[in-house]
Amino acid sequence: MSDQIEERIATGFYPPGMRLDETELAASFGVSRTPIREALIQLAAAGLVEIRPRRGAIVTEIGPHRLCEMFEVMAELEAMCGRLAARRITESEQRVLIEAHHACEAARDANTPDIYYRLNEQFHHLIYAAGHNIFLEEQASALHRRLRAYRRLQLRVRDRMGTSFSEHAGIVEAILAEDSELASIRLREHIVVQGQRFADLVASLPMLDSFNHG
Amino acid sequence: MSDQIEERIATGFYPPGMRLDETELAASFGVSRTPIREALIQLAAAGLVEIRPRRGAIVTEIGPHRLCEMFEVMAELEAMCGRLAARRITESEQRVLIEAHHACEAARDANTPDIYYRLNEQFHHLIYAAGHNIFLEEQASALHRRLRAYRRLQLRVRDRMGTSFSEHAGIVEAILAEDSELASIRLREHIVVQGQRFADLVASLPMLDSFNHG
DNA sequence: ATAGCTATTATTGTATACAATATCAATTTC
DNA sequence: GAAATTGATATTGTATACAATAATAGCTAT
Repeated sequence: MSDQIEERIATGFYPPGMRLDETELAASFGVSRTPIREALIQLAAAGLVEIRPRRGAIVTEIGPHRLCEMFEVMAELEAMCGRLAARRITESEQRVLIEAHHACEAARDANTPDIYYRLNEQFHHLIYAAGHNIFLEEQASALHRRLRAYRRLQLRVRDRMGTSFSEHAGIVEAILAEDSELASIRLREHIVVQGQRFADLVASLPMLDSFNHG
Repeated sequence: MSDQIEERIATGFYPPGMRLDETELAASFGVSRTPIREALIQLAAAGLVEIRPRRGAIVTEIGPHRLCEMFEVMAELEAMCGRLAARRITESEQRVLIEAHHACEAARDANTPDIYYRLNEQFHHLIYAAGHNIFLEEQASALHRRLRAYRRLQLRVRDRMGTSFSEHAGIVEAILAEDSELASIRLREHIVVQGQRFADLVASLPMLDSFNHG
C-alpha cells in the first residue's frame, strides 16, 4: 500500500507540496482510510511526506538548500560504501560490478537515458552491497530512494550519461585496485556534483514553485 | 504516544525481542488499538521494532555483528559532523562547546556516570549542530537515538568517563584549531572504539539471550 | 505413544462510525 | 469597505466492530 503511494510520489504523479487527502486516497485505492493512514505514517517516518497534526499530509517538498544537504550526506554514505567495497569486495562481486559497468556503457552508446538511469541505480546498489555492511547498505538505499523523485530531474541535464559513465570508470578502477581512499574520494565527488546540479535545477525551476505553493 | 513506547524500549522496560501485544499496550496506555498500531508503525519505520505481518510486533534485537555495523556508520556520520564543524562552527557555538566540555570534566571529577552520560549526549549534539547541515544533524540524532538502548550498557565499562573525556579533549582541540581532517579522524575513532566495546559486551552477556529468545 | 489433522481461540488487519478541530464563508460591526 | 467573529462544513483522530489468518490444543488414527 505505502509502496504504491511512494511510487506515485517518485514518479511525480503526486508532486512535492501536494496535499494528500485520506478520503480521496482511500477511494482512489478502493480501501478504507485505515490502511491509507498507516501508509502515510510509514511514508512520513521515511521522510517522503509530512503530516501536520489535524491538518493532513503533504508530499515533502525539498528546497535547493536542503537538497544540497541531503546530497552532501548521500555523498558521504556512498564514499563510505566505496571505501569498504575497495577493501571487502569479493571476486564474484567484482565480476558483477564490471558487468554492470559495461551494461551502462552500452546504454550510453545506445543513447537510452531511461535504461541508463535504471542501470546506474543497479551499479550503485552493487557498491552498497560490496561494502559488506548491511546496515550501511540499508541506510544508503533508503536515502537513495528518498531522493528518487528529484533524481528524475537528472534526465534534463546535457551529456549526463557521458560524464556519469566516465566517473563510474574511475570508481570501478579504484575499487578493483583496492585503493579505498581513492574509491571513497571519487564516489564522494561523483555524488556531490550531482547534488549541486540538482539543487541548481530545482532552484531554477519556477514550475515547481507553482506545484508547491499553488 | 510512540515517544512513550520508545522511552520504554530505551530504558529496557520493553527489552529486545519482547513481543508487543497491541491489545495489551492499548490497555496499558488507556487508549484503543488504533493509536497503538500507528505508533508501532512509526517505531518500525525508525527501526526500533519489527512488525511481522499477521504475527505481531517485537522490539528489534540487535546482535553484536549488526551493532558493530551500526556503530561503523555512526562513526562515519559523527566524523562528517566533526569535519564540517571544524570548518563551519561559529564563535558562540565554540563557547557553548567548550562550556559543555568543562561540564563533562566536572561530572568526571565528581564521578557521577549518570550525569556524565547526559552531558556527553549534549556534547555530541552540539557537534552535530555545529556542522550546519540540518539533514545530517537529523540523521546523526536519529541513529544516536536508535542506539540508545544499547548505550545504557556503556555504564558498565570501567573508567569510561576518563577515557571518554580525554578523547573529547582531543576532539575539541581539533575543532577549535579548524583542523577538519583531525576532528574527523578523532571523532570516528571515538565512536568506533565505543562500538567495539558495546559489541563485545552484548556478545558476552548471556542475560540478553534469555531476554531475546525466552 | 506419537504424529498429523481439525477445530477453537486469540490476535492482527480492515472498515465504519463518531467526536474533535481546523478551515472557510458569511454576516455583522466599526 | 474592511476586518473580525461566529457558524457551518469538511477532514483528521480515535474507538469499536467485524473479518481473516495464524497459533494452539485436543482428538483421532496408525
